[in-house]
Amino acid sequence: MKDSAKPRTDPRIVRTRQLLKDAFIELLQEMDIEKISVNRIAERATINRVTFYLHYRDIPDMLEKMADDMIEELQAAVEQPPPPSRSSDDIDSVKLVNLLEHIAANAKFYKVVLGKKRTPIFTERLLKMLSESVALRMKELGSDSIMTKAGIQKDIAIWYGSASLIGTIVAWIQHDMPYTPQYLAKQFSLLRRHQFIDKPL
Amino acid sequence: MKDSAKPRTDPRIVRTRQLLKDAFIELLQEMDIEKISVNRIAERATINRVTFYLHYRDIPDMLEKMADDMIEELQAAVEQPPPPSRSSDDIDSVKLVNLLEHIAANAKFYKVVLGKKRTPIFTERLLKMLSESVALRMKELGSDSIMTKAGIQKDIAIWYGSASLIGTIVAWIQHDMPYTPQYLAKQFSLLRRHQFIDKPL
DNA sequence: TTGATTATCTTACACATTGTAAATTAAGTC
DNA sequence: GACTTAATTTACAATGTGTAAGATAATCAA
Repeated sequence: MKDSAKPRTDPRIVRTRQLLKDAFIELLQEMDIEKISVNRIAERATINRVTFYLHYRDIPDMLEKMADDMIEELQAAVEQPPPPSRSSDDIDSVKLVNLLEHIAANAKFYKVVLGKKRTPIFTERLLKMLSESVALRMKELGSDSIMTKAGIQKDIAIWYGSASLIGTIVAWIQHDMPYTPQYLAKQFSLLRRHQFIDKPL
Repeated sequence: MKDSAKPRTDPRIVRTRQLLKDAFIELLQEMDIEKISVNRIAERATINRVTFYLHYRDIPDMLEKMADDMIEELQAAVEQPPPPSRSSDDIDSVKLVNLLEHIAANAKFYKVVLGKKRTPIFTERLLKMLSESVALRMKELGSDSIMTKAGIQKDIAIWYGSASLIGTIVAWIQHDMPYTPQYLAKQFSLLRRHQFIDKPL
């Protein structure tokens, strides 16, 4: 969006930012975020510490920008056209499969920003994105009448639906993605149809 | 557990720790956790900064201890006997109602540690607790055979169930608890029975 | 290619934060 | 009232933060 707006950026800028981001992800694999300083990031990125401040106000600001980028990439991945081969199987969950496949393809990144739970901003943003998808889909399907008939509050249904999505995805990442994106998506639709966890508490 | 093991603690210790915890929660209401220093905590608690280090290694250590306390209190709250009055309504979700009522009764605390998403350790711990409950309940109900018949992976079902629980609870907290604990618990059981959010993506 | 532009580097500084140490004061225990 | 232990005071070295000014180097535009 903002990047596609032509003002071709100086290659030094993209290089520096990439080095900083890569360094940050590396450090996040090695230590808790509390231990990561601008000093360390710059050192690992082999750029001068002062240069960091030419790009980001501080570390939280850097995280925010990285989360923005993540959402942008996720949105793009989700809208990917389905592979015409196995489109017959479950053509409906294509977007979910796209999402999961993109995560799997960038596992190193998502394992630290979503899997390790010390950078809540990324989970926060993804949850927001999923909530909007869930709300939109509910509107499209016109679930409203059915829900009111059953006495279900719409906003609670959205909380519930998006929470189960993000929570399951995060758990999947934390366990090193032991299932294929297709299989996990299939499980989602099965879980939505049946109910096996009555009265969890 | 560890406290009930008799070694009556010096009142100065409990006083100091309480002051520190209260100060921390206060500060967390006012600013992001990145801005909270040992300095500030001690100042707000009106104790000397050095004293902080007599009780906690650092701020993350303090958070861990506070999370331990939280889980302990939640466990105790969940096991509360049901009020004999309305026990007929839905006697099964008593524990969930107990949990939600305890959260509502300590809203100020839970609003910052679960509602504001900058202290993931608390959410982490609660999720762990809920996962164990969900897994236990699944075992008790013997859902295994039904699930395998439907082709549902057990661990994924646990992820899904606990995620929907914690996510909904957190969203409820973030929106200032607009529903009573009883109502929200009822909604949970309704949502588990019906399915309105087909193909969210 | 040259000149102008702009990103990065270098060095420096003031300030806050951290974690620890040693000696002193104050509160709680028996 | 004597003993024990928690909290305070003062101090210090180390690290991190954010900013400034000038020098260097890479990119761009002609």
